[in-house]
Amino acid sequence: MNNQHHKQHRLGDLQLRIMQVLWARGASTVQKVQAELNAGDEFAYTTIATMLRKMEDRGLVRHETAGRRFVYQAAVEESEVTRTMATDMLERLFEGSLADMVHHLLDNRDVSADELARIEKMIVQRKKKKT
Amino acid sequence: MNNQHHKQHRLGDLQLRIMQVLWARGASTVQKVQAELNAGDEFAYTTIATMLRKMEDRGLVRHETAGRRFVYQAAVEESEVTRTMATDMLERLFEGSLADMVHHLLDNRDVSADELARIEKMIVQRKKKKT
DNA sequence: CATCGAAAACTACCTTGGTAGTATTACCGC
DNA sequence: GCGGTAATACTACCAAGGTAGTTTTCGATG
Repeated sequence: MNNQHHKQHRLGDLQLRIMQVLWARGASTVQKVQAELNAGDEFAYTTIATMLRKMEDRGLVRHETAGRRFVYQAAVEESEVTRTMATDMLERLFEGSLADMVHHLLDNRDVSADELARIEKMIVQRKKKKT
Repeated sequence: MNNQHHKQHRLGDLQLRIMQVLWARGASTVQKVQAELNAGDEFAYTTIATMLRKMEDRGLVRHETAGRRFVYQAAVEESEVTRTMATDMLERLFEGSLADMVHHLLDNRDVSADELARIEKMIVQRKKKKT
């Protein structure tokens, strides 16, 4: 099974939130993950446990045992998932053009002056590096 | 029922592609939609018809009859769907920060010099309008 | 008017994400 | 060693997206 199922990561809400907990906190028990998710009373313990099992089937997480408990950790990198999800959306909605997306979002959302400045700086630096 | 089901538009692949056909070509029969989708032999006629019916239930499209045929048209605007989908992803992945998203994508994708320039221009103009 | 072809209606099935209850099991403390 | 508790395992459902076959219907055309 070396096949790296690059199926494409298109995670649902709960799956993504669980991944974000694992990325932020590192290896965690089901307990920990549940507690971390917004106040911790949002989902039944077994819901988290079930999702983690399903996610392990998909290769998103893996676990080891520590005594009785399963300690889960992310099996895919955050940047990787973020990239594929963002790229996916970019392709689906804007034919892959970052400029088109930025254009659309500038027109349709509030973007603070601070954010504008940050983006501009990034672009400038990027252009320099490019040449 | 004036309630405009702002349920959030999170469309699947096929649904989005169908919408894109309707946005681009305007009102269309099932035939037309099917023909338009990549060469037209990708999906069975009934697949398109079924999806359109389901999408009508969700309020994404509506139809009128022309003789025997149903003529479908988009019931939601492209910019609206695009905005909600893009915003949704922005929230889910980048806590709503456009700057973070741009940063991530600049680091992880190829962006042409041309695109960089376009984005920069947009930002500059935006800043002016803002003041 | 009979028929045939195309269109819609109906039905069915699969997958995935999400949600959680119930049943087992195994460790920990006494 | 035994019991209780907490963890996993098992099972079950629902909804939505997707995919398409089968059946019915209706209108055009000879």
